[in-house]
Amino acid sequence: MERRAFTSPAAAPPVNPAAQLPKRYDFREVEQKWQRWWEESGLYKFDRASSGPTFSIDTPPPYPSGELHVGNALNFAYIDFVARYKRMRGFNVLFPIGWDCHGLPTEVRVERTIGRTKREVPREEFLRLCREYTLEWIKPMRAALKAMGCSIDWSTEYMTMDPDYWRRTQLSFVLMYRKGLIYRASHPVIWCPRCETAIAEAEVEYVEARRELHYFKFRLKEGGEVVVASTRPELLAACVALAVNPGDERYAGLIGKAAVVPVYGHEVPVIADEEVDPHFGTGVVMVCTYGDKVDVKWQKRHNLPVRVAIDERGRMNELAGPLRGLSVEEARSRIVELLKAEGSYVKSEAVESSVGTCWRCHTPVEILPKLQWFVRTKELSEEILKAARSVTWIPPHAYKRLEDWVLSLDWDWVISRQRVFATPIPVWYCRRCGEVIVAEPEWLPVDPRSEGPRIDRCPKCGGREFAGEEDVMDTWMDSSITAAVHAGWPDNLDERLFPADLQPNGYDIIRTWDYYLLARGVALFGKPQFKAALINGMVRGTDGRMMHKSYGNYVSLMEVIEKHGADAFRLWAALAAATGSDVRFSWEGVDFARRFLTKLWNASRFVAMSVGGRDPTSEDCEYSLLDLWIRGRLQQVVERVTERMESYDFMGAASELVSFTWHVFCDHYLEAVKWRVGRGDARGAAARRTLYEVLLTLLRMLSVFTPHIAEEIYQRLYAGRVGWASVTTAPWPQPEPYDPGAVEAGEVVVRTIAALRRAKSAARMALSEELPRATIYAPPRYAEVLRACLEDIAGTVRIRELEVREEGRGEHAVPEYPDVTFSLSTAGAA
RNA sequence: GGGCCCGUAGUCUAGCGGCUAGGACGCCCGCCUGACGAGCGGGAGCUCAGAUCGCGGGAGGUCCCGGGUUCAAGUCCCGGCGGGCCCA
Repeated sequence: MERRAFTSPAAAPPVNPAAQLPKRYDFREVEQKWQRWWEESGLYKFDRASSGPTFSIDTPPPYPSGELHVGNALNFAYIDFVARYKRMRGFNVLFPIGWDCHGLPTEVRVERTIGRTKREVPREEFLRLCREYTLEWIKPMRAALKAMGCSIDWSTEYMTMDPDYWRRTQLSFVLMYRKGLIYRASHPVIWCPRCETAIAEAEVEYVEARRELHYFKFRLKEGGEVVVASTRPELLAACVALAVNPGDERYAGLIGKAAVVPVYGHEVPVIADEEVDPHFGTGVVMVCTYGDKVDVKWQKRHNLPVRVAIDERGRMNELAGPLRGLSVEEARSRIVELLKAEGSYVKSEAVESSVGTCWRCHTPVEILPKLQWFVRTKELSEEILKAARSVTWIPPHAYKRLEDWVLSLDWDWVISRQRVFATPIPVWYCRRCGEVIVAEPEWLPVDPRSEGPRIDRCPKCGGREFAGEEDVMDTWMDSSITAAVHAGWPDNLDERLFPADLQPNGYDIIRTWDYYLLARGVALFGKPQFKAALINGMVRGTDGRMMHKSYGNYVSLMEVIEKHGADAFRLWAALAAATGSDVRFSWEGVDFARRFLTKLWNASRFVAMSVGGRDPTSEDCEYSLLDLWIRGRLQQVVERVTERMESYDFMGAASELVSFTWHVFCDHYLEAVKWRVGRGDARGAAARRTLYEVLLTLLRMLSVFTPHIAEEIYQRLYAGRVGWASVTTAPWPQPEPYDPGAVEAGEVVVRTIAALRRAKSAARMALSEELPRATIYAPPRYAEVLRACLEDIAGTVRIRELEVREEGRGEHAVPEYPDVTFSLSTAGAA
C-alpha cells in the first residue's frame, strides 16, 4: 500500500520541507527518488477525462537493441523538454512509449544467442525465443529512459509484437487493400542466397573489392562484332540487352541493332542510355536480369524481358545451360573457359568495384524477381508532398530532404519480407484457383502461417483448401501507424490527439519514418499523421565522427548518467548545439553542466539558510532598487526563455537560464544582499523574499531541463508553502510587469559594486577586509541612484564610510559606465 | 554524379544586415568573499592546497577563399575549396 501513499499529491513528499539543504548534492540518490515518485504518483499520465487543451507526441518507438544509445537519448531529451514545457503551459500532454520489436536484427541476434538458425528451429519455437529475448532487451532500455527522467506516461507502453498491435497493423493492411492501394506483383528484390531471404537496401553492406573485368565479343546479327566488358560474365544467359551512351560516337551506329550473346546464341538489342559510363570498360555494357540495381532500372525503363539464371540458393539454373548447378563463383570461371573455347574471349583486367553483401553473413547479394506485396506509393507521391507541406518542419530545410526523397523514388514500396519475426500478412491463397483471400477485419489478429481463413470455400472456385501467406510485413508497416495508434485508432480514435502535435525524430530517418508516416496517413486517413516535425541532429563521438561501437568512440548513456547524473546529461544535450544540428559528445560539456548544478545547489543552500524558518512571503518588505532590478531582469529572462521554448530553441532557452542564474543572480545579486539578508528589518525581509521568489521562478523553468535537482530544491524549500505537488507540473511563469527604470538604474549600481570589488582585489585587499573610506564620483543622473543604494554598495564592498560626489573624478572607472569613477582609501590613507 | 547541411580563437559552439564577433573547454596570472576547496580550532581565526569549490583578470580570431549587392556582410547573392549526411 506504499503505492497508495504516493498517488495523492497531498501526501507528504519523501523529504522534510523544513530541512536545510545538505552540503553536497547527491544526484545518485536524489534522481532515483524523484523518478520513482513521479511514476508512482502518476504525475505525467495523460488525463483522458480532462477537457483542457491537449498536446500529443508521436514518440518514435525505439528498437529493442538492448541498449539505449546517446543518439536515442538526444531524441528523447528533446521530446522530454517539449513534453515538460507544454505540460507547464497547461496542456494535457500525451507522451506515450512503445517498442518497435520486429525485424531481422533480432532474428540474427537470437540465432547467434542460441547457436542455431531459424531454419533449424521450428517456427513457433523461434518466434517464442524472439519474443522472449525482445522482452529481455527492452528491460535495460526502459530503465535508461527512466534513469534519464523522461516524463513518459508508462501506462501507454505497448509493443508492436503484441497481438493487439498485430491487429492494428493487419487492419491497416486490409483497409489499404480494400482501397486498392496494395497489390501483389513480381518485382526484383535484393536477396541473400545464404540466408535465403529478401533483405532491405539498408541491410546491404557495400565493400570495395578487387575483381576481374572480363572482355569478350558479341557478334552483331548484321555482321561485325562488339567487345563488351563485365565483371559478371556468368550472367550471360540472363543478358537481355547491350547498352551504350547515346553521346558515344564510337557506337552511334550500333544503337537499335541486334547482337548475339556468345555461348548462348540468343539475340539482344543494343540500346542507348544516358547512365552508361563511356569510360568504363569498352563503353558497352551488358544488361542482365539482374546483375545489379542499375540493371533493374534499365530493364524497367527500356521494357526489356526478364531472364533469370540464378536460383534462390545462388546456383545457376536451367537457363544457364552448361553452367547449370554451379555456384556463381564456379560459373564465373567456367564461362571464361567456354568463351575462350568459342574464341569470343578477349582479355581481363583487375578493377576495384563495390560489391553489395549481406550485412550479417557478408555473402554477395543477388537481385531476384519475386512475387511481393506492394503499396502504391508512387501514385500517392503528390498527395504525400501536399501533406508534407502542411506540416511545420523544424528546421524548415528538413522538408527539402523529404521532398527529394519522394521525387527520387522509382518503385512502389515493397512491404513483404521473407522473414519470421514480423507481423504476418493476413492473406491466404486458394490452392485450386489461386484466388487471393484477404482477412476480414473481425478475423484479426491472425497468423495465416498457422491459421486458416474463416471461410469454408473459395468464393471464386469453391475450393476447400487454402495456403496461408508465408511472407510477413516490413516492420515499417508496424511503425508507420503509431500516431494513429497512440490516439486510440481504430477502436476509439481521440480526435484531439490526431494528427499528433509533434513528430520528433532524427534527420537520418526522414526518408523512412517521416515518409512512411505521411504515406500511410494519406492512404488511411487522407491527412498527415502529425502537425509538426521536430528533426534532431546526430550524436557524434568525441572525435567528431558518427558514434559507432566499431569506431571505438562509443559512449554509453548509462555511463554518463552514472558518472554525472541525468540532469547533467540533459542540460548538456540542451546546450550542446542548436536544435537540428549534430552534437559532438564531450565529457567536458557534461562536466560543465554538472558544475552548473553544483552552483545552483549552493545558491539554493544560501537561500535556504537566509530564509531559515521564516515565511519570506509574509514578512513586511521594503524593496531596494537592487531587489527591483533582479526582479525586472528575471522578467526579461522569462520572456526570452518562453520565446525560445516556443520555437524549440533548447540551446537558447537553456543558456539563457544558465547564464542568468550563474552570472546575474549568483555573481551579482547574491553578493549584493549578503550584508542584509540576515537582518530582521523590512530590507532584510525584502532580500529574503526576492531571493526566495526569484529562485522559485528559475527552478520552474529549469525543471524542463533539470527536473531532478529542481524538484529536490523545490520539495525541500518550497513545497510546504506553495501548493504544487511537483515543481515539474507547476504553471510556467507568466511575464509580470516590472519597472524598466529600476533595471537600468540597478545595472549602474551592480556594475559599480563589481568595479569596486575588483579595485579592492587589485589593491591586494581581502574582500572581507573593511575599507575605511571610498568616494564615488558620478554625474547627477547616476549619483542619484548610487546614493539611494549607498547602503547596498557599502555593505557589499565593506566600506565604513562611503560618499557619492557629483564633482571630480576618482582614480578608477567603472568600465561599463566611464562617467562613474571612484577612489578608495586603503588602511592608513585618509 | 545529384540533393541538403556545414566551414567562426588550440578545441567546441552562438550569431539569421548595423555598437569594440558573444559563450564554454583548455591555457596564463591573481584572489578568497556571510551559498560555492581541505585540515585544525569553541570562536575571531590559523595552516595548507589549489588538477579537484568558487571569484576576478588576461592572452588567443585572415569569421575557408575569391568576386558581387549595400552607406554597412560571419550575416544576403554567385563561383571555388574543404567537411558531413542522404541518395545515385
